[in-house]
Amino acid sequence: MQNKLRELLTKTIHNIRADFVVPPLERTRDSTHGDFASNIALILAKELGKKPREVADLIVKSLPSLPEIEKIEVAGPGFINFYLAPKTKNQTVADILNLGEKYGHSNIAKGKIALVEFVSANPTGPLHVGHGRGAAFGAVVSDLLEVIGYKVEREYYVNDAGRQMHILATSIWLRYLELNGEEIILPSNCYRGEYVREIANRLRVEYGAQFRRDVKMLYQDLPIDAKDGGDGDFYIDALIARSKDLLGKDDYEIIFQQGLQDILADIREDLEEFGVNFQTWFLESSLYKSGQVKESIDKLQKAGYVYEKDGALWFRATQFGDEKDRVVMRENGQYTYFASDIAYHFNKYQRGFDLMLDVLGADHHGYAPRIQAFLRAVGLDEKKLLIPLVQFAILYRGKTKVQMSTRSGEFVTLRDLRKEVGNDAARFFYIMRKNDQHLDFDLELAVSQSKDNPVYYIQYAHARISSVFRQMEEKNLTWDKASGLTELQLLKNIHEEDLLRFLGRYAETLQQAAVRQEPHVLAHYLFELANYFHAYYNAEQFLVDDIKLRNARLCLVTAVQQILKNALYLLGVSVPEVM
RNA sequence: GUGCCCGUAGCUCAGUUGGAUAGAGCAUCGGCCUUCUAAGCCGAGGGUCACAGGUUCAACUCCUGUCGGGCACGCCA
Repeated sequence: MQNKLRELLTKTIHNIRADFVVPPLERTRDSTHGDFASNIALILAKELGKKPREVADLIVKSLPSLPEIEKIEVAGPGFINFYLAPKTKNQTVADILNLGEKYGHSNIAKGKIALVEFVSANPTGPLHVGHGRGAAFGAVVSDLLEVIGYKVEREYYVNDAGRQMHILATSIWLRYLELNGEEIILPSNCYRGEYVREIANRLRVEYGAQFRRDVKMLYQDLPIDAKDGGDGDFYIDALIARSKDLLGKDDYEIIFQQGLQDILADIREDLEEFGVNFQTWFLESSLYKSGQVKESIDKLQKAGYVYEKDGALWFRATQFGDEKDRVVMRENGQYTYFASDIAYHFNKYQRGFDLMLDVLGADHHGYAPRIQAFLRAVGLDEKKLLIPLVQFAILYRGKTKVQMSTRSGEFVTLRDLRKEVGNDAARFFYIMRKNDQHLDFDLELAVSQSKDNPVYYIQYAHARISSVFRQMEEKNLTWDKASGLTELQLLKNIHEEDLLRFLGRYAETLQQAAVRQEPHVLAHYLFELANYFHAYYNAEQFLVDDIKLRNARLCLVTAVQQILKNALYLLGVSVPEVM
């Protein structure tokens, strides 16, 4: 409709002034201003040398009449307001009932493919509440992209090739030695969560004493650890090297893989329970095995964007907008994390996606310019890659902040959060705020069963509608959908008008949420829809004796229920029939 | 110090990419259950949109500066 009106205006305007681009019409904020408004008269007034209202009058006079439009008015400083005919609004209800769960879907990205990479937490421990937000956001955005026609691949990038994984493997081994009765000293930079001990224990059960070594050898001639005034990084690296030495390649690999696989399995299960699923688990190590990292850096080097300094290889990122050049290969001959990221993005582009999303935690924001610099250097279309940042969630219990410290391993895990507030509240709260906005996550509110809690408020609207139909059957009343749809003109009280108008905005809201990757607008829409419904519910009876009116009202209410169901489903929130 | 994000009601946040009188929820105060679920509804009060300039028919929105808050700035991942 919006586009139809825009075309109409364009045609009319071109008689006055050719090649004028009519800006899209906007939805009015206030229903007394009609349904759509155009500001063209205000823009054209100056160059035509007339008052805006005069221009508006002129345009309105030469507009042809449309059956969908009831009236057109000039208002305010010179807005042209369009009022939709009741029939047009009623059609929305029919469309919703006919299309059901497909209502609001569009094909603006039909035939295109998208890649959404999200979570991608290092497999060195269980997911925590920060990862949860990325998970919820990525999952909803993926589904939204499908709604506008994309075929979506959801991908988890597994950082299994970095130093952190070796720290984990060494941490596991130390715990393993401890379980075997050895005296060990935990380095300051190791992983010390309970899960490390559990993995160690599994190794002990399965392999017995196979990985026992002389502890004296382990600590011989090591540098000084941070807790004794030395360098923690230096110390842990030496300890890792020693572990590899003592264990030998094969045994070390067994421990390494046990750690990786156990933790990945845990993460995967956690996410599945959270309703978040991936098509691909992309291993960073595969980029090394296939030689893609080397190839990528070679390519950059051939293009002349890599130089040598202090024995290391540097990428000229500053030439492409980054604030400093970046090392891709260290002095010791090892590639940096950035090197495998370059390879990874080469790989993504080779797979031919029309749109790629890297959903990152906000602490990675410095990383975006680096990747963009690389894309520019090799001439890849940087518009295809979006990097939405997800800000941290701060947990509260009522007024008090829940302390989280990564250092001691006492962070709140996603699993704990889900256990405390349930999947529904967690999913909804996570996407309720714009992704680049800090999120205050109130645990007490999330479990409270009241209007304060938006999840319950929205679900309650759905349950109430289900209840109406249960009552209908108990009272031996009927609902004739088909004839109800022909009686929609009977719906004309204020609540019905509000609902009809608001339902008409669902499709465009959904589309906006998808195109701009802003799930929160859907959450806000739902809240408002539930609000309109509850008001209606309190003001009017649906199960009235007048059979025509009853049929019509039940059609409207069913349409509301369908939209609640569709949108909640997209957000990953359950839809209860009874509460 | 440099870069990015942010500053809207007492609190938590929206604000249709520059539109008409800046909106919700919570909290506060006052009403509504003999009627489809009160996990609900109706009403009232509450604002210098951090501040100061600029751009224009029009600025919470765009630009510049100041103040205040968060995050990031490794041959870590």
